[in-house]
Amino acid sequence: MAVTALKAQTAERVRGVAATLEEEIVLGWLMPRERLIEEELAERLDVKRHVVREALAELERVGLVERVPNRGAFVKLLDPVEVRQIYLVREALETLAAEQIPLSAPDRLLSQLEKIQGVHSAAVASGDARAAFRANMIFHEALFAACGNPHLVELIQTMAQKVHGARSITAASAEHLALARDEHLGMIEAIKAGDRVRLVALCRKHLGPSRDAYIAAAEARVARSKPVTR
Amino acid sequence: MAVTALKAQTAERVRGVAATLEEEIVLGWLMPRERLIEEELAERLDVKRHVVREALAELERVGLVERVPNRGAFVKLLDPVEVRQIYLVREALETLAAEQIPLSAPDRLLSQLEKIQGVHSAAVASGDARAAFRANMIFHEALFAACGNPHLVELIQTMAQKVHGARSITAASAEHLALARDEHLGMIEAIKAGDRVRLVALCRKHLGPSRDAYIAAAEARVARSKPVTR
DNA sequence: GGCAACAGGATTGTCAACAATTATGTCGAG
DNA sequence: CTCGACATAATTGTTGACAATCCTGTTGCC
Repeated sequence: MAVTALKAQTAERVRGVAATLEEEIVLGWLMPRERLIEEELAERLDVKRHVVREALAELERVGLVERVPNRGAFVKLLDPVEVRQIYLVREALETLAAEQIPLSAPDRLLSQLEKIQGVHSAAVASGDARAAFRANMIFHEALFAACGNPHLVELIQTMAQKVHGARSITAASAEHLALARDEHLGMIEAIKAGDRVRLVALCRKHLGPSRDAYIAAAEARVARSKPVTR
Repeated sequence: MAVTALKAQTAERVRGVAATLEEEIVLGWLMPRERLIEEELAERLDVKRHVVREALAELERVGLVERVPNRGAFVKLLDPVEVRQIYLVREALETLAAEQIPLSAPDRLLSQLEKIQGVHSAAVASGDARAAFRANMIFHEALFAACGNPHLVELIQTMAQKVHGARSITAASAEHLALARDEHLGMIEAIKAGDRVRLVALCRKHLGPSRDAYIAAAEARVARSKPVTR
């Protein structure tokens, strides 16, 4: 994913690397507990080790990777309790935002959302999980940005990132992707209709599947292997 | 846990520097728009430049400083609109947390809060703004941590940090400190009495003064510098 | 007098070598 | 055969030097 500019300063490259790693985690290409070696990533992503280092620090702050001093970084394995807590907060935040999106929304917002959703639907149709993931993120950002409070949007994104590690199940499932697509379309309809109650309800409902799928999978995993890996 | 060890790894030292800078901003020792020079800070805080660099990056992420590539870092000047938005989110988050604090609270929590508040009250009495600030932060962390959702607590702290730059007015005012102290005591009482409504109301009210003081000051400043927009 | 080009200094950004730490493999003693 | 000490390799952490960039004051030209 070559970046556009010939000269990008470190900060931007760090974000790029972090975003790439994030994607690879969401798509299940990097698995939980997998070790992330700085030099290896530096070579693979064609970037200096220092940049990878900072990117890993950022992902640690977000909660996608774990880092222990002198030992390195790993993809974090989320436990169900944590996931539940995070989704609880997400629900509160997204509800708050959805309640502040101005209905009778500007046409600009609607056409923007429809355009983004077009990309998303196409990705879902062609089974391109990566493209679907990207379009999905853009859709939600655009949707919540309409609430007019950038700090709230930032928080929503932060919390969404936190559970990206728990999404490899749904992010690659055609079934789940199709459901997400339909719900997006429903949100657009709700905005069009000026139906706030329905919009908020949809946002809430939208969070459910990926949370439940992960929790179910995690609990099944725990049941399967008795001893706590340490 | 070793005492402030002779060997602390960079990550911890970064946090330390960031915390120090944060304090100096809150206390008004570093003023908005003031330039923060890496080498200078490195020498003053007895730390390598690289550490200062990372600390500044962290404070930028939080929103306390602004950084432009190749030009350096400045203490960010918050505009009133932003401050209002942030406080709106803070109110929502802290309300959510306060609603989840278990009433009939464990004695452990109460005695902990009372102990912390003892330190805070003492600091207020002796006019030690720095100590008061520290105790204040600890008080709120302990209070909200009781909600049982660490991710929510993290968000609350993040949002609190964002407006630290807007708090130099109240952080050094005896009047405001005394008010904060009384409100803290009120919260403890409310928990003791199992009065959730009162607790939530107090948390809400507690946010008001520093927000209003800053907005008033900022708007006065704007009015002064921009003659007559009638 | 004003303005543009230009040096000089100050500050930030990049890098690669070096040091410190931890994991891994080997060997000998019991 | 198992255990533990030791040597070795792999990886992360730290540092200082160097390069790139930007601000400032100055000079020379119109």
